[in-house]
Amino acid sequence: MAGNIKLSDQQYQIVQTLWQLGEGSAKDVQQALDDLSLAHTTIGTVLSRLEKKGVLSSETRGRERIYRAEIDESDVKRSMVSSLVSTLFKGDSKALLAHLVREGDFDDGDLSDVKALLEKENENV
Amino acid sequence: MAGNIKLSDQQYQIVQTLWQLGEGSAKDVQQALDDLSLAHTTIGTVLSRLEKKGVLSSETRGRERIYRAEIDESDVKRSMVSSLVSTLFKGDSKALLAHLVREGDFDDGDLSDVKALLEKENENV
DNA sequence: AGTTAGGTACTACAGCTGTAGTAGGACGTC
DNA sequence: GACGTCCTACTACAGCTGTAGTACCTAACT
Repeated sequence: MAGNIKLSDQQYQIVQTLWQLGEGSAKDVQQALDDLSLAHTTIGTVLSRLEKKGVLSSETRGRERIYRAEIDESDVKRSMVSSLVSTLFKGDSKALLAHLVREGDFDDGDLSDVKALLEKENENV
Repeated sequence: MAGNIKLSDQQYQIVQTLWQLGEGSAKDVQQALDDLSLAHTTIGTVLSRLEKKGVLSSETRGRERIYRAEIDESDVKRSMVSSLVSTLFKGDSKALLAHLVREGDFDDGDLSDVKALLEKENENV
């Protein structure tokens, strides 16, 4: 389970890269994130910290250290969303949804999509 | 305005208390949050840090320092939600919504409410 | 005016994050 | 086997957060 995973933006991007790549070295991650233009040693530091926390595991292969995420993307999303909902909306997801709608985050087309999505989900349940 | 306001859980709870109270001293906030059982000096420290960052303002009244939020609750919510959406869902709010639905955060009743909400919003737009 | 009670500012410290330099180890090449 | 190259581990440091103690100040009471 891993209960309450919470990653900073930076950390999330790095782990996300590993989800996308499946696995990778510090260099791989750095290249995938080259728009952030971080020193590769920085990436290395972050990776090893994340491993120490159990978020990643690693394996030495040749002279490289290959990292792999030990947590599931959807678990992390779930726990981060739910933490935000609980802080900002007293745990009421509907309030978050209402917020999104109120803030105009959806245009008309989106609204239809969303309704369709809801209807489909409704049937499944 | 104030671009990217981002508060930690702790900080949010404290600022939220001020939103609820309108204004208040460290003591007032501590009492409102007594389930957290923090030393009142801790609250004081956090309040003064938040003031230094411009999140709060204060005024000395008698021997008390009365704090007041300088930022709007909805601004903070908007910016925190949008930051989460951009980190976790590449800025696509619909993806967040889909996530909520998929995670079963809504029950049948909720879904109807939500649909009603969407329909109402749809008319307004 | 002196004493007390309540309140704040200052200081402190540990842990986390962002960021990166440096040194040392492994690998391949000549 | 020596040399250069590439990569990581270790070290470092600053800024932020959580947490709280201590010392000081101010207002009130007698």
